[in-house]
Amino acid sequence: MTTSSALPKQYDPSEVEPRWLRFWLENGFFHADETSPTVPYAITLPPPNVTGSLHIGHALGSTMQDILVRWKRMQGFNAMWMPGTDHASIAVHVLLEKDLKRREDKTRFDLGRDDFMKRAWAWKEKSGNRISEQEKLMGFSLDWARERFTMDDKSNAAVLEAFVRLYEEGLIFRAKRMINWDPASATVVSDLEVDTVEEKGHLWEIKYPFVDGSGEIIVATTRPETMLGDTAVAVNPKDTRYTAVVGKLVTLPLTGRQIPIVADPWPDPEFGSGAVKVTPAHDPNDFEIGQRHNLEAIQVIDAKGKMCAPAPAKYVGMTVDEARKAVVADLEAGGHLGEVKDHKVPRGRSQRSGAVIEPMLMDQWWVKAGPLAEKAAAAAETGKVKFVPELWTKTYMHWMTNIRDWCISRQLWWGHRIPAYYCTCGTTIVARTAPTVCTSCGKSDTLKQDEDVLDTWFSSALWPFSTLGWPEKTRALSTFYPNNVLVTGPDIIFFWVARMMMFGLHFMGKVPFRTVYLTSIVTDENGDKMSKMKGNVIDPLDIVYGASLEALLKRADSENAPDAAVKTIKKNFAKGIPSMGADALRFALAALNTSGRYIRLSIERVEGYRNFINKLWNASRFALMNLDGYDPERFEAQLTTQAGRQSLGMPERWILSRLQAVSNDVDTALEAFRFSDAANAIYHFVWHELCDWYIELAKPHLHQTEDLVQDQAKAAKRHVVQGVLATALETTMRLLHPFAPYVTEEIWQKLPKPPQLPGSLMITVFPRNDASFVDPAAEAEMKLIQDVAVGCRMLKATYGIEPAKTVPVGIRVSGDKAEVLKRYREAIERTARVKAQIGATFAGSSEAFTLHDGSADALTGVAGKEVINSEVEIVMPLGQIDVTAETARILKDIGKCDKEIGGLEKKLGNADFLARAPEDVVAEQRTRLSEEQSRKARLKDALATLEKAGKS
RNA sequence: GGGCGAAUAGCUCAGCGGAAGAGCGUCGCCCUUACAAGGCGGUGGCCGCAGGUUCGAAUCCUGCUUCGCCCACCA
Repeated sequence: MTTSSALPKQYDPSEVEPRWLRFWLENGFFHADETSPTVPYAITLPPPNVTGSLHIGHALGSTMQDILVRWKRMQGFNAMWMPGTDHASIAVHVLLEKDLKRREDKTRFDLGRDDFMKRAWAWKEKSGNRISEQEKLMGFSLDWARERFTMDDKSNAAVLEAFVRLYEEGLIFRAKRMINWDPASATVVSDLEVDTVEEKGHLWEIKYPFVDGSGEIIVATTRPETMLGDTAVAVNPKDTRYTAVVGKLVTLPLTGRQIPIVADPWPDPEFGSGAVKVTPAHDPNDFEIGQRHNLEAIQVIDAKGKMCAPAPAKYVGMTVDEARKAVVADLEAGGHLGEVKDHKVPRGRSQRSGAVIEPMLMDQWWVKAGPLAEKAAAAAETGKVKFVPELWTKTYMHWMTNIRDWCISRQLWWGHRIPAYYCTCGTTIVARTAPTVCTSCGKSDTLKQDEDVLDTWFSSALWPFSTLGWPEKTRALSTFYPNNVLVTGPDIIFFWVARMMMFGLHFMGKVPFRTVYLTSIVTDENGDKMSKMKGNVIDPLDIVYGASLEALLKRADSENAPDAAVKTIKKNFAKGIPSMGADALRFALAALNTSGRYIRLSIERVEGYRNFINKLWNASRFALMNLDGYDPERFEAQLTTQAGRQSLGMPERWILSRLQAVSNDVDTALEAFRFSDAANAIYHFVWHELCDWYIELAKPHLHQTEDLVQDQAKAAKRHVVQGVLATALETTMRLLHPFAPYVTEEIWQKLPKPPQLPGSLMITVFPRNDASFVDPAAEAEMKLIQDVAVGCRMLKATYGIEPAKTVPVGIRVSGDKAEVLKRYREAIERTARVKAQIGATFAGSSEAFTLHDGSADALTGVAGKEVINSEVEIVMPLGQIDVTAETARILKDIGKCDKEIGGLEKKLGNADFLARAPEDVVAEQRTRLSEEQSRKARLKDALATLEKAGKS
C-alpha cells in the first residue's frame, strides 16, 4: 500500500519539473524526424530577439504553441517545433550603445566596427543562452537539434541568396529617395519603425518678397528652419488668389536665393495662406512637388541632425531646434515674419531610440513591394492563409493593398552586410561571393563592399524556410514547409507576418503557414502594457520559481531601470512573487487567453491555477492511497466487454461519460484555437465533477474493510471503482498534459496502468472520441442526485446546521424519479450528510415521518422545505425554526416562479409566437410552464403548512 | 482625417436570435481521515443609451455616448 508520506500534501514543482525536463530531453522526445512517414505538423517559434531575456508575452505565445505541438504530437502527428533567436539588429545596437555611453562614455564609432561586433557577439551568446534556458524550463517541447540563429552560417547563406536573386529580378534596387533618418542611431529606419505623435508646435507665416518688388507672398510652415533649403513656393492652380503670381520669382529671406512660384495640386487653399514653401530635401511632400517641377533638392540638415552648408554659415553646426529659434529671430528682425499661431504638429519619432525622425533624401536599398504584396494579398483572399481571430485579415489586407517600397539598408554594423560592391569606376556589383575584379572596368583593388547592413526583418522574412535548409532543397523543407500554424502577436503583422508571406510565396511558391493565430497582448493587472521603463514587466521564471522583492530590485538595478520603475516594483511586488511552478503559469496563460485583445495578468490569477494544480495533485494522491490490489489489465478487459460495461454503477458510467464529453470539448476548442475554453473545460471537470462528486461517491467503496475478504461482491465493486478512478485520472492526465506537462507526467508515471503504454505521457495518445462512453441516462440520473444533495445542503446551511452534522431528511417524490433516488440514497446521504427517507408520503403528518432505518422521528415543530422540481421536494424536520425567515425565503422563491410563469404565459398566449416559432421551441416553453406551475403549487403548499405551524 | 474593435455581476471575461454564465472577490458556516493552496452554502446584473427588425434581441440593424487600438504626407 502506498502511504501518504510517499506523496507530500502540497505539490512541489521545483522538485518535479527538472526531473522530467531532463527525462524528455535525454530521450529525444522533442525531436521530429523529417523522414518519418507520419503526417507532419510544424510550427516555427517566432525567434525572440537576443536583447535580454523572455518576458511574459513570449511565455504566452510559446505556451500556446507548446499546447498545440504537444497535443498534435499525442494525436500521432510528426510534430516539429523549430527554435531559434533573432539578431535584432537595431535593438541590440541601441542596447549596446547605451551601455557603451554609460560605462565608457563612447559611441560605436569610437569603438570601431570590429570591436563593436565582438561585443555584440558576446552579448548574443549571453542573451541567447538565457532565452533557450528559459524556454527549456517552461517545458517547451522545441526541437533543440534544429536550433538556429538569424546570423548563423546557414541563415547568412539564405540572406545572401535571397538578396542576390531579388536584385537580379529587379525587386531590390538602390535609389535616392526620401527616407526616415534617426539621428540618435545614425541610421535610416523604415516607415514602420516611425511612430507619429502629435506634439505642440507653432505655425509660422513667413513673407517671401517678389523679386520684381511687386509685393510679397506669405507661406505657412511648422518648420521655419527648413526654409534655408527652400527651392520653390507652391500654390494650388485652382486658387485664383495666386493665379497671377505663378511663374514669378521670390527672394528667399536670409539666403538671398531666388526661387520660383509653381502651381501644384498639393497645396490646400483652405490651409494657412494657401501657399507652401517647398523644401525637397527635407519633407516627403515637398520632395514629390520637387519631382513634379524638376526642383533642386538642397540639403541643409546633415546626418547628425545639425544644420550644414549650403545653409548660411551662421546656422551651420546648429541643431535643428537651435536653428529654428535663430531663423525665426532673424526673420522677425528682417520683417519677414507674419502671424505665429499655436499648432499641433505630427512628429515622427524613432520607435527604438525615441529620437525625432528627420526626413532626408538619401541613397538607400529598397525592396519593390508591389509585386510581392499582390501575391501575398491574393493568398489571404483565396483562403490559402487564414487569420485567427479572423478580424486581423482586414488589418493585413489593408496594409498589403496600400503597400510602399521597403527600405532595407541600415547604417549599422550588427546584421547582414549588403552584398553590393562599388567600383571606383562607378559600377555596382551584387554577388554571392566578393568579386576580385570589376566586371566593368576590369580593375582589381578598386572594389569596396557596401558598409550597410540589412533591416533585421529581412532575415526574419526568410525564417520559415531558411531554418529548414533553404536555398538547398532539403528533406526538412519538403516535410515541414509550409508550417501548419504561425503563432505571434498582432503588433508584428506588418513587420513580420506580411513579409514572410511575401518572401515565402516568392521563393517557395507556397504560403509559409496555413493559419496565423494572433495572440492577445499581455498587460499588467491595471491593463498597462508591460515595459521595463515602467517596471511592470514580469519574467516568467519569477512566477515559476518565485522571487523576493530584493532579487527583483537587484535585477532592476543591474538593468539601469529608471526610478519610476523601481517605485512600481516596490509597490506591485512588495511581498515578492511566490513560486507557482511552470504548469500553473502555463495553465493560467491558457485559461486567460480568451479572444480579447488583452490579457490582464496578475499574480493572484496564477495563484488560483496553482491551487488547481495542487487540487489535481491531491486527487491523485487520494487515488494512489486507495489503489492497492488494483489490476489495470483486468479492468481494461472488463471495460472492453458489453457485460463488463454494464456492471459499472451509475456514478462510474456518469464520470466516464463526462470525461468523454470533456475530451471532445477540449479537442473542439483546440481545433479553433480556443485555449481558454479548453483549459476551463478541464478545470471544471477535474474540480467540480471528478473531485467534488466522483471521488466523494467512490470513497465508501474504496475504504478498506475487514469483510472485503469475505464479501466477493464488495471486493469486485471496489475493483471497478478503483479502475474507473484510475482510468479517469489517467485520461485526465493525457487531456491536461499539453497545458501542464510536468505535473501530469509526474502523476501519470505513478498511476497503475496497462503495461503496453509508452514510457512517457508526452508520447502517449491523446484521448480519442469514443461515443460508446456517452451515457445520457447516467448523466440525467446523476443530475437528479446532485440536485437533491445540493437541496439538502442548502436547507442545512439555511438553518445553520454544521455541514458535518448528519440530519434526517424526507424526500417526497412522485413519478419515476423515486426509483433512482432510492437506488442512490446512499450517494445523497454521503454527499449531503443526511439520513434520507424517500417516498410519496411519510408516516404521520407531512412534517413528521419515519426514518428509513425504522426509528420514528415524529416532529412537533416545523420542517424546512425545498422544491427541487415538479416531482421532487425535500422536507427537513428542524424542530423550532424561524418561521418568518423561512416564509420570506419561500415567498422569494414563489416570486421567482411567478415571474417565470408570467413570462411564459404571455409568450404562449401570443398567437404569433404559436404560429411562427418552431414547434420544439413551443413545446419546450409549455413544459417549462407546467413545471413552474407545479413548483409554485408545492411552494404554496409549504407556505400553508408554515403558516399553520406559525399559528400553533 | 480614415479604419478596426470594446461597453454583460464589485473585478477580469465568456455567451452573439429562443430560460442571464464562469473564475476571482465578497458574506455566512465548517480544520467532515485527498487537498484550509481545502469543503458547504449565499449575495450580487434596466447585458452603455435611444430607436428599429423579429412571434421573440445581451445577441441582428441604425444612431448616440464613453473608452481602446491601428493606419495617415495637410504645410
